[in-house]
Amino acid sequence: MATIAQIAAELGLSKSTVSRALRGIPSISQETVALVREAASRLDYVPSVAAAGLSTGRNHAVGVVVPSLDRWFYSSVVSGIDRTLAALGYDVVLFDLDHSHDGGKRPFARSLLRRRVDAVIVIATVFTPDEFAELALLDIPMIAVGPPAVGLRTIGVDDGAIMAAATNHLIDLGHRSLGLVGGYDSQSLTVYSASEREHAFTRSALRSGVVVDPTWMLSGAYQSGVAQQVVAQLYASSSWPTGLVCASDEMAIGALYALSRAGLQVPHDVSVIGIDGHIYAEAYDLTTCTQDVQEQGSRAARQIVAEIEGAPAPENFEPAGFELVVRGTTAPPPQVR
Amino acid sequence: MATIAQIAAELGLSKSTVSRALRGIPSISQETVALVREAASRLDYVPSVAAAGLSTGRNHAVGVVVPSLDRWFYSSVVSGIDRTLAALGYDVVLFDLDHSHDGGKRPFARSLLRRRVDAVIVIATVFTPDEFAELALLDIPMIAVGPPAVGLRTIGVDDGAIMAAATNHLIDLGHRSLGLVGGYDSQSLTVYSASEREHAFTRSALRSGVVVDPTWMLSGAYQSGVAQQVVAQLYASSSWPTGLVCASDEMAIGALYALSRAGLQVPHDVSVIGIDGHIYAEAYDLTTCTQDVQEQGSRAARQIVAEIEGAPAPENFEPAGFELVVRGTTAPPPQVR
DNA sequence: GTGAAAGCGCTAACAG
DNA sequence: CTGTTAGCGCTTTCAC
Repeated sequence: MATIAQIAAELGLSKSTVSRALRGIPSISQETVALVREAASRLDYVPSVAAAGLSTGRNHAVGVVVPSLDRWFYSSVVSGIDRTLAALGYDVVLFDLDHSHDGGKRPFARSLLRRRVDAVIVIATVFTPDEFAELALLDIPMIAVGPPAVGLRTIGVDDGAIMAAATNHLIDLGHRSLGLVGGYDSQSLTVYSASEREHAFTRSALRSGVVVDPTWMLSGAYQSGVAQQVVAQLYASSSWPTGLVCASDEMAIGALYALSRAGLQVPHDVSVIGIDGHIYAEAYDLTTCTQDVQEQGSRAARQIVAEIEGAPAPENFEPAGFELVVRGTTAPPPQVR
Repeated sequence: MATIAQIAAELGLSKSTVSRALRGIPSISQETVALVREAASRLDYVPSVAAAGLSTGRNHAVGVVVPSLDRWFYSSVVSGIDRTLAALGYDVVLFDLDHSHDGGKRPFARSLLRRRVDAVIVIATVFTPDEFAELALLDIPMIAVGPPAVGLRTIGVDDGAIMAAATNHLIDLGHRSLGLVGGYDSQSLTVYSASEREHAFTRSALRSGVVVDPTWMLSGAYQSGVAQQVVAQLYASSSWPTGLVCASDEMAIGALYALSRAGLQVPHDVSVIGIDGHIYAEAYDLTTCTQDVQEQGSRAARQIVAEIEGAPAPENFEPAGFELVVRGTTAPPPQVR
């Protein structure tokens, strides 16, 4: 595996010329470039980011912090980030907090970032003040994607607005009794988003005079399996709502299954609406409020690269868009028909 | 953000001493170490992997290549890898092939690896000969996790054995008519695994004299939503099997939903078994053959770090274990009861 | 125990 | 258009 120096020696050129030729800097003659390229591939030259980085101070890498990868939302954001970063010539260094959550130090502690990355994109992560201080020390651009992060500029949907849209859809159809499958979970890092969505649900319901029975406010911890269980329990009782608003599509899919097993017809007996626009939503014919999660990751990636390369850093970002997609799981409630 | 040189100057020591102290090399006196540590944190010292790497040739980073992140299996492997690598002081550089699949060059082309990583872990990816040659050029350890990869040593379950175990469970319960929800998909990169599982299904069935109707061999493309649709279609027809073997739990969950909507009772009318041990399997009370996917990633990580640090590279690995977990979705078929 | 010096592979002025 | 000369921040002989 050759170095630039060896190519230079081989060709009787200087290292700088070779370096320039390799990087396609205009001031080099066509022939030289061709010569260098040829020698490079013949000698199996592989550039070293470390060396380049040492001298330029640019690593061409971005750190991506996620609470875990086993949630569709997070991995979709990462996909979007990776796709865009790759196109821009940047690598992604992944920091999965999943394990480090309990006990040990989390991996974005100063010692672990070690200036490997030029910027950091944070997904649904709440920092302790210490962690925040250590990150700030690096003095590199940081952006959050998804739920708003304290102290960071965030790219994401307005959680209140998206939940209101979902809830209002059922209200507009005539539902007067609504249940919520929320994402709140004491373990969860996405607390903010979950409680924001919960509040928006209650607000919308109250505003329309829909009475919300506290026993109809469930928590599915943003997990399909958990949602399935709590919904099964609710619909095994004597009174239940005709409309079920789920704070995520994964939970909505769990709910659909529970209802089906309980012998209830969707949407004849119960309407179900989700939030997020999960890849499976269409196959389950699920009505939902879609947001383009990959695109949000992509947007964060583009923005952060711009900032790495000197663009100004805006104070905050436009909230991401969302759209009500009406499918087959919502309809007017039984009484109204 | 200070450098080692600044700490040295501040303390009137040499760079070497500071470097040694920081790395905890024994030959340094207690007091010096304490002094250096103190100065380092006071001056906000953050080490530079690039500089260290340049001089040692070690990056303390491992590249992880995945076909995509939106599949539970892949992201679980990545989680396992990340967890272990983090504990060993290595970073993971992610290469998500998802986007680069069609058209563009895939990111592990030589130019993109640029010696950033000390080793590569590959998940369910088939290389072209060119790609393989470029990777070989880097001359660093490589291991595959999951489905066997041509030319690479692989850590993973025996796909034939796990499928045989699942199929035989239904046969042992007395089922004489079996259907398969396979993962085969012309787009997919996991072709090998899918067809291996499909063959094992057929073998087990034939061996026990169970007739397999070709119209009962479905493909769910390893996706819950797709599986749900194809199963719904099958059970809307006049004849269907009493046992459904699904090549993944995600597809099994889709199947459960479809059956429920078709008005069929599981396991009274139809038994369903999955494979993999998805996080949701328990909540859905799904019988399955579990494999510890995270542990496989973890094992790959431990192994590759050992190899980076000079351990010998075994020719091949013991297949990973799996276990039949009987839950509520399987029972003897109607006729037998 | 600690220091001096050389070098890892590349880029970046500054010349010419 | 190309070469010279310094580094980038760290580790590593080899001395003392």
